[in-house]
Amino acid sequence: MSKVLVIEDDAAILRGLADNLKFEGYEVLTAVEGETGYKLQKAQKPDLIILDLMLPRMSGLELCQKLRGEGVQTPILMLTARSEESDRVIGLDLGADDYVTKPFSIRELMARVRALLRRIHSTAELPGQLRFGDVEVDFRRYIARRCGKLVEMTRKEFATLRLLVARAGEVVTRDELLNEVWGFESYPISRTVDNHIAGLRAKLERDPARPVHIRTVHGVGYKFVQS
Amino acid sequence: MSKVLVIEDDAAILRGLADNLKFEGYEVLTAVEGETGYKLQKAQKPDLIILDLMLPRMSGLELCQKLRGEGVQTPILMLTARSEESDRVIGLDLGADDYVTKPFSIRELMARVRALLRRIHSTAELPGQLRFGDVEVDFRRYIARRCGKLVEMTRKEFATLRLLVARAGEVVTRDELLNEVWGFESYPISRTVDNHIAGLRAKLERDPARPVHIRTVHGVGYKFVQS
DNA sequence: GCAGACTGTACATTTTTTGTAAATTTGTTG
DNA sequence: CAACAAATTTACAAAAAATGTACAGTCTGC
Repeated sequence: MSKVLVIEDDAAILRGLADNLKFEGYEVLTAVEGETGYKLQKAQKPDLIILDLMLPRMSGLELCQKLRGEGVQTPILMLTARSEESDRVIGLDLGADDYVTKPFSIRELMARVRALLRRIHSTAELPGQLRFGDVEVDFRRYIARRCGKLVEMTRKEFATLRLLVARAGEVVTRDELLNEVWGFESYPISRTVDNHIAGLRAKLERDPARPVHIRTVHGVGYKFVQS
Repeated sequence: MSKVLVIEDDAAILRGLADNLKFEGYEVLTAVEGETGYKLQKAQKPDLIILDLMLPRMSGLELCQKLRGEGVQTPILMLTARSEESDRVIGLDLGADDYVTKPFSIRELMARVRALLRRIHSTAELPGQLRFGDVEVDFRRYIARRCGKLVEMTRKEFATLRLLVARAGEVVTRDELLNEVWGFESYPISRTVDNHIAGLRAKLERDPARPVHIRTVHGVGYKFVQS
């Protein structure tokens, strides 16, 4: 699940943001002033930064510029007060990717957060398509074919396969699968992962009992091999 | 290298855009008002037009309509101010290919410019018209027919269908639909998207309960398939 | 105030996900 | 190489989640 860093000096707002973000399932890091925020960014590499324009000491403006100057590409969502400066200067010069003016509606903010995160996830995409054996998978269309024939796959199955494929050749542990596919919040206790693996094999392997591509590594986890 | 025409009355923004575009290697033409822009388009046939929605005398909207009315296919990227956000749908309806709200981040804008140029270079334009099953839709005229008979469709329904069609084959999530069709400001919490999908199916699908073109991808979103 | 469009809600229905237990496979050790 | 323990697979039922849909309330433009 994505990691979000919030840098905001107003405790009430910070708290509200953090709560809401956690509720939506994000991992949240917080800082009340620029310096700490800067260090957190360095240390934790969040996927998104929410940054107040007005901060004590180092302003959000400076921080943003500093980060961009260092080549940090992490999307930044700026919080600005309406009176705070001509909007367009902010947007154009700073390198923020989006901004919201206070007071903001939390729903709007969350929508923008999702949109920004979606943008990075979709651009830094692994190949949307994949072939192995007599199988073709298209992750963007959510379609899989086996010997040209359509195979229905579920959301979790796609997500599982995607992770395995992203790390093709490497072993992925059940724990890693649980973290990535299921997220931290819900944590199925049982052999759920195994079940989904079984599902995948049943749908994609020529002989599910003797899998070629989705391999078991006994005592460790699973591994995808393309050929 | 591609030629880009920028039509924007604010000198600071125009300058910033031009600099950035040149830096990225585009040939840049500029105009501060619609009439000049119109002439430049005629004379120079740029590959892309970046157009401010609010212009003195002839608005960007008018210019856009005028160009499209004359059959000009050049992709248009519309710049809109935040407060005009409700116009976004209008802008797209009138034939703009994409839009960015001010203040925008230069990086985002550049990304969209590249995307638009890539789109023309790779595939043909989105047709203003579309046929599937026994349905014909004309996005420019806001008309749909089913088995030759006129079907009334609402604004949101058109916008929804348009997004699905623009990404035919791919899955579009509810969140993306909300962002694109509804915008960030108003953000219905509920099953609004589903309802509109239901509406579309009722009007366009032969058997709405067993949709062929507007498909559900469980746990993910919706997907349009032409055949 | 009316008509049409949009949004929210409730509930039925469908699909997916999860847990369990028995069967099978794998790895290890004597 | 047999025997045993540990790990994994499989099938299936139960639970949970997502979706479809009808309808009612709300909003908007005329």
